[in-house]
Amino acid sequence: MEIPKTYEALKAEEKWYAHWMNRGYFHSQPDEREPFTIVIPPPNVTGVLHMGHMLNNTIQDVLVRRARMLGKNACWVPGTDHASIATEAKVVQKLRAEGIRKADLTRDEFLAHAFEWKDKHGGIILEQLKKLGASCDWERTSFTMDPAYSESVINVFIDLFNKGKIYRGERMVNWDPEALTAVSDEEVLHKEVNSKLFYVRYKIVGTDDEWLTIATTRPETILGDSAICINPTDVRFKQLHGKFAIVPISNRTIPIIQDDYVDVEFGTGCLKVTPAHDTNDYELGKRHNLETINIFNANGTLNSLGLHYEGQDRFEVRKAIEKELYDKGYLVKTEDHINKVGFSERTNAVIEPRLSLQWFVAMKDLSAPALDNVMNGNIKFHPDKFKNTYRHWMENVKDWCISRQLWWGHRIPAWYFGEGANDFVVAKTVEEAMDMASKKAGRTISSADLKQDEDVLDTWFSSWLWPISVFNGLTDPENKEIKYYYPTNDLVTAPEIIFFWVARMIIAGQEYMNEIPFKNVYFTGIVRDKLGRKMSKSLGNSPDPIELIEKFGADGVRVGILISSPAGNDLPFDTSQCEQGRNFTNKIWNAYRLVNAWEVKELDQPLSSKLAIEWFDAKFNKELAEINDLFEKFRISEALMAVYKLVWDDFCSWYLEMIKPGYEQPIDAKTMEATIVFFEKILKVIHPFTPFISEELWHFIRERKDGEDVMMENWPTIQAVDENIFSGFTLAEEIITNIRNIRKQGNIANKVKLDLFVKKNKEANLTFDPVVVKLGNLSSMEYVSDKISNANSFIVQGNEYFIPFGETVDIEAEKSKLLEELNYTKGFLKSVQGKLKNEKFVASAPDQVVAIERKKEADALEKIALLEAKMASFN
RNA sequence: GGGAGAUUAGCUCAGCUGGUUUAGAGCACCUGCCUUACAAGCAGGGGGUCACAGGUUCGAACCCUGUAUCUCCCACCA
Repeated sequence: MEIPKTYEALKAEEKWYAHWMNRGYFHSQPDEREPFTIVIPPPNVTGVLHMGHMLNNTIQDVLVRRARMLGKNACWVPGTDHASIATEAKVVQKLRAEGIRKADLTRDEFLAHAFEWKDKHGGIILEQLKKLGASCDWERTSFTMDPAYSESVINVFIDLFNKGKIYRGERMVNWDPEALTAVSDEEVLHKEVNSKLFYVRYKIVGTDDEWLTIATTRPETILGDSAICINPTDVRFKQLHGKFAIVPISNRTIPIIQDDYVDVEFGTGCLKVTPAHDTNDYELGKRHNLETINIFNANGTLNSLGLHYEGQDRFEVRKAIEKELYDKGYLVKTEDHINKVGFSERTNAVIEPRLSLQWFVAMKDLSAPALDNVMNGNIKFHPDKFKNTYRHWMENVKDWCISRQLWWGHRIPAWYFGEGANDFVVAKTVEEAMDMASKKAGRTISSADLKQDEDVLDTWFSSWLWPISVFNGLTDPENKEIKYYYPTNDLVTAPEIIFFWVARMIIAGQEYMNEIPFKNVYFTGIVRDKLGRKMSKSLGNSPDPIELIEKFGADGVRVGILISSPAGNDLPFDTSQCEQGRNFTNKIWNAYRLVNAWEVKELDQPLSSKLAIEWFDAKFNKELAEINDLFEKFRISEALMAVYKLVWDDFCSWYLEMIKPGYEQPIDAKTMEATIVFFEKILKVIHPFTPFISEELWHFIRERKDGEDVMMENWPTIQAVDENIFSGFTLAEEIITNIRNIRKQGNIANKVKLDLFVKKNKEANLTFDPVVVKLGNLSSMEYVSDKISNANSFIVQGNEYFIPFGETVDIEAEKSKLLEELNYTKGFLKSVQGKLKNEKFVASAPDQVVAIERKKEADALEKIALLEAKMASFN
């Protein structure tokens, strides 16, 4: 068959993806086979594919495709996450560009816009995954705000509330003044910032001119001060015990309290306490019954308690108040100071600790079994160093703030019927809420009297149910899908979300399924650029994956991104890796072109071909065992490298060269058939990594019936191997390399046939001599009893090899080469003998080890003798 | 501040229970080849004081101690 000179990746990709889809290969339903399940880490519904997704999803696809070939019922569930903050931010931005302000819209109007946006942009990323070759069961595509999914989320909220594990409380939360919502601890990024430490003096009440000086990084919060705190053991301030101070500018009188929280060493040893605006101060305030003075509005501007600064932004006020303090003589000095400031992961706004009423999940009891299941190995982490990180977090887990002041998401099913702290019920519907509220209040509460909580739930409060809810495990717990597919097998995700998501899925699994959600967690690294920077949109250093696919082919990109990315390690990515991947597909393509061009005839099989077949058969099985082992250990990139070398080095460079007929010569049928069979096995083992080209060639290499696709073939099984073959082959390989070297040094063209003479001094596995003759391009290979003079020579395994080529032998070059080898061998001998002379070594080392050393010694001595004899022959 | 991990060739990484020649791979590099499968290629080659300093051991890249550097995680130090 005529085939194109180069592999046309894009055409093949389109063709085969459509074919696989049409045949329904990606779809799974429960049957008698063993299930293999992966749930995709759902990307943001409005997200666009980036390199991190490429890495993550390529790995999942490799695992799924291999599992499918191993005969398992493979099911990869795709889907998207509503990603409340990120998506809402995008919608707000988009509306703003159209001149619409969120504040001018009703909740329903806004949600209509949001859903419109979602319908338009949602799922782009899933379409992009198809280009990568992802074999997801698209019929199962889920979304965390699908009706049934939402129902699960609400049910879980109600259930946990009824179990007393969800409570409402006033807490200091991380407030994002830009998004106007609370964010979780995990969504706050702490960065070191150069700031100033302001030393401000407060007058002590009842004195004319006595002052105390505090140090603060946030002078604007002075307006919210409720106390000054000193360490009770601090002798410097004994005289202040029980006294009061006057807050600059606002001129309020505040107490001087004592608490050993205060670090005597830091600043001045006097701490100003602002319970409304600092987590620690809040705790201090509670301990000492201090007034909480909130001077900020939700958007980070000052309120009326900010006096003449009302309406101004907190950072502007910081500058202004510095000046005012200075002008009025309160500012003693300022110092440069580096401190950590929290930034919102989503909006990059500086997080403001803010006191507010929020909903929380009590985590302590919930997390205990989830910790156990990782520590005892029921769930395995790859690499397992992440167990430490996990344990540390789980042992120090804090309550989870799950309310978000947003509209896009699952609305909290709490209904208020009065102003009191307890005047609310948690219910699935208004009707239920009316009943419950009426009972609770002891009077009839109508729907008009009820006000549903305005907030939505944290995105992770829905995604922690992902492995359960994609199979409707909560809304329909007895259904056969959840029973069949759950627990899932492998989860592939980034270490950044080990707490956000992985830990919480394990918790939810324990609580609702009483079982772990997955057995293995593979942590990928972060994709970085050549300079080691994280790839990001804002830096513009991330290549567009789709463009890469168009340039190098999906298979090329898959190989490129996997080729050097061990689990848990960051991946410094460069497009040259995709080039390497593309070259790999090209190599396989050309191997096929070679085989395809051969004309088959009924001929005798050359002995060299027979040997080649025996060798490759053994080699394939040996490497397959290795590849399987690497897969079991989740060493995916090493498995790929093993496949890569098997194809390139063993199959192409050695095997095909060994059996290749002469130019325009036919090949014998026996060898051809064996080669096709090998090629098929090769296509199977590369398929998880390079699905498209393997399918394309699978159909080229043999006539196929309907449904005979490599994707659905069985993974090769390992056959027993005769280890003896390898020693024969290794000898041949060494001889051939030496011959090639001599050709190179003597500038002898490959097509010039050479004569090889062998002086056999030792027994050796000579089986592969016919291969030596062929690949060495020898006219003869003859065993002789005497040395051949005036010849190029080399020594392999104690035997001497000669290639007469009188005129071009460069005696001096030959001598220096010999000398070099002699010196090396002598050095080697010395180190071996050093060991053997050591009586303690001989006495303590295992016999086997000593025997090996003795053998090394003997071999080295023998080689030295040969080399010296050769040297002598030159003189 | 606490914790975890890392440091092996120019780059990315293997190196398992300490012993299999004097440490391996891929890429990059150098040299020679456009040899009718493939220059997206072939053949050959160079390159490492295993971060440093001690220690344990007959024997250390591997175990122990310390030092340095890096990465990540956690933590409210004003």
